[in-house]
Amino acid sequence: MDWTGIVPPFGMDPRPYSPETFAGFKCHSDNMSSDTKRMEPRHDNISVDSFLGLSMENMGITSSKMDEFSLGLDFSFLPDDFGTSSALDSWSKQDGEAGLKPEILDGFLDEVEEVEHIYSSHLPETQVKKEVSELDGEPYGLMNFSSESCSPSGSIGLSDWSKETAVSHAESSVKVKDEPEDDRKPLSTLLLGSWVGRGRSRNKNLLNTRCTRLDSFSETKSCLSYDFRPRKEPMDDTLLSDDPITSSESEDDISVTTIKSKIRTDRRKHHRMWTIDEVVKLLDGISHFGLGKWTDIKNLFFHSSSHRTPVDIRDKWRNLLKASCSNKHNGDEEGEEKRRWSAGRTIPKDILHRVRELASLNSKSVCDFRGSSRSPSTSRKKKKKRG
DNA sequence: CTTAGGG
DNA sequence: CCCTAAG
Repeated sequence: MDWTGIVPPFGMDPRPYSPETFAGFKCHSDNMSSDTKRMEPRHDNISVDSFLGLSMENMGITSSKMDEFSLGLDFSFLPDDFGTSSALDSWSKQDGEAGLKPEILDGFLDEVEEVEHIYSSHLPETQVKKEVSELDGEPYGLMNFSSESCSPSGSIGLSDWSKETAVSHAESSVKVKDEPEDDRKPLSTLLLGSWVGRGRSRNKNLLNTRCTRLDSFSETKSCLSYDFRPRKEPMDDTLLSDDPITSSESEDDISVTTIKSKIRTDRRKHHRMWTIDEVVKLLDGISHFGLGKWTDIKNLFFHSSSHRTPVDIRDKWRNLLKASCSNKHNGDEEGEEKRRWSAGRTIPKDILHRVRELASLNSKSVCDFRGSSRSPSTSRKKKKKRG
């Protein structure tokens, strides 16, 4: 059968959701042996809105938008032997001049990793079946994709599908790896291979260039956006020569990072712990250029470390400031500060002293981040001294 | 593009 | 770290 035909399952279909056409599959319940269960893709009149129980028109989405919308599709649910490559091909062609192929591929590979994880969770079929039926609050019936019938036991709306309890159950029982809460989806849906899109609300920036009107939608439902954030850094960022001083942190970590960054290059940057050397360089930079000259500091003091953008440096300074402040308030015994600062990574006192020194030197109001008072007048901060 | 600020 | 609003 042609599995590629099921994607993208978008189209405008005002018809109400019906159990027989769940997610574009038509379930044949008549005279089928249990091993030849069929899910015929019906890509003629699939409606996402009806599937989601939402009305696209209510969100101001016209049918002309639906083409662009196809970017939000996710093929990851298809196992390898289900023709994903061809699906990807056609998809890339669709994309045309958008120049998104590398990102798409990255995201795709990323997804494959997750799918493999799911498929490798050797749950007995019976157990899966049980979990599926339980979490969907439906006795087999509609969701039974591996045996006798698809008897419609009543229509099921989206609200039934996305119940917190059910989904959290799914997460705990099947370990959908690394899924933020936005990605909650019924296990049954996942296994059935019908879920479209896996979005993180924070990574909507690429999508919203094309379908900005979906923004609020993807923000709340996140079923249709996708994690196609273009890569901002070269893929071999971690392969580039690291700062000889900075990289004193861990050489064994580099190799792991290298491998991981090849697989999942999008997503967040690999979290790199700030070393004392880096902090010292940061402080040197601030004392050299002054506060706010993050780009200069980066160019002069962090030139060799390809990571550590000016924003990173600024963020680190912000954290240092906070640390120095809370540390001062604590200022009793040194045994006390250890429990607060996570696991042996306590910032040396002299560094904190330098932080405070620099902060006061640049007439930055030290320690004024939202403390006890939340009143806006009190928390007015940052009177810059230099430009 | 840089900074600042919030998440 | 990420994202976005302002210059």
